[in-house]
Amino acid sequence: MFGKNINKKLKDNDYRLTGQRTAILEVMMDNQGRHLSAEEVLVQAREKQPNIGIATVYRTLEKLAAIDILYKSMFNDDKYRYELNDDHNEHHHHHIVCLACGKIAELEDDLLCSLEGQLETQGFEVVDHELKFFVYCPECREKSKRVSP
Amino acid sequence: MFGKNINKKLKDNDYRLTGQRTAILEVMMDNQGRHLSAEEVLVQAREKQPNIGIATVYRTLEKLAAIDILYKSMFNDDKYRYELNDDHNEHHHHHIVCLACGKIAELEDDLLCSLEGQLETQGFEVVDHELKFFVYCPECREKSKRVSP
DNA sequence: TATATATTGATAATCATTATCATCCCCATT
DNA sequence: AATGGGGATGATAATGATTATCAATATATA
Ligand SMILES: [Zn+2]
Ligand SMILES: [Zn+2]
Ligand SMILES: [Zn+2]
Ligand SMILES: [Zn+2]
Repeated sequence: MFGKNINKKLKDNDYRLTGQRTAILEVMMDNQGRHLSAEEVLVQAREKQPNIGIATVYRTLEKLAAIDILYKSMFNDDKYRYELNDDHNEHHHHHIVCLACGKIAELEDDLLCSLEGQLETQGFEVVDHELKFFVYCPECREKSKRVSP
Repeated sequence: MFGKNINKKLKDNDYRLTGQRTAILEVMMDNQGRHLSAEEVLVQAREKQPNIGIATVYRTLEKLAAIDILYKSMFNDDKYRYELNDDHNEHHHHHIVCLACGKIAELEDDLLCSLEGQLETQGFEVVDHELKFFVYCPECREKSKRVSP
């Protein structure tokens, strides 16, 4: 119902698909490319399941992240944000965060394999990595040029 | 009093060195290589300035991070942690976080310059980046071998 | 010294997240 | 179909880190 990979993860983890959980998963699919907070998910999920509560949203997002259906991260506002995991890049999830407008872009790349290799040589088992670039995005640079020439 | 670079940053930013701020800076210097939470800084700072309050600790850590004397990050326990900025690696601060014991190691490297170059070609201005590897450290792997053979 | 300004500490407020618990829902068994 | 049990849910209280407030102090400047 949600694509082969997601269904497999749900089944492998005995995760029952209730109406509320379905609503939350639908919200996440409706928002590919965005990074939603629990509160934002709640608002949209309520359109499908009017009585859903915030506790259920938190519980469900946590669980879906634990079984790798969602990816959880935090940027500059002290709240966790969630997005669907890209099946191909599950463990290479990199973000470009604009310090001016807060916009978040994704960076699909894997320059880090060689670094992981080094760490494994040193005896570490690398499970995942996370990379963030803090930038001023082209639009914000343009704007600030106009303001202070 | 704290090393050329720190003093320069303090002076450049008109940052008055009160007894409390001195105590906090001393604590940070006493703990090179560790990543301290505000609460942990408070405990140690009280040994030098018994009446110092938690608000002052938060204010000072924030300010010192804002002027790049400290580096601020968060790992897996939802509280910010601070450490002295290494003058040589100010903007290449990478962490290796063990998912089992929580130990944090530093990774001194800069494989990321080429990626930054790519982003700048795309019109971004790269201000900083942050990289975390999530690993099982050699000690934890050893331990888990012994438990479940 | 007098006065303006910055800093501090105690404490209240905020806000995201988690815990609690009574109720509800779903499914299997009588 | 009725029953019973365990997970799931929602309302709400509790938690815990951080921030805001404000009166009291310390410091700098004139
Ligand atoms: Zn921007
Ligand atoms: Zn993302
Ligand atoms: Zn470890
Ligand atoms: Zn560090």
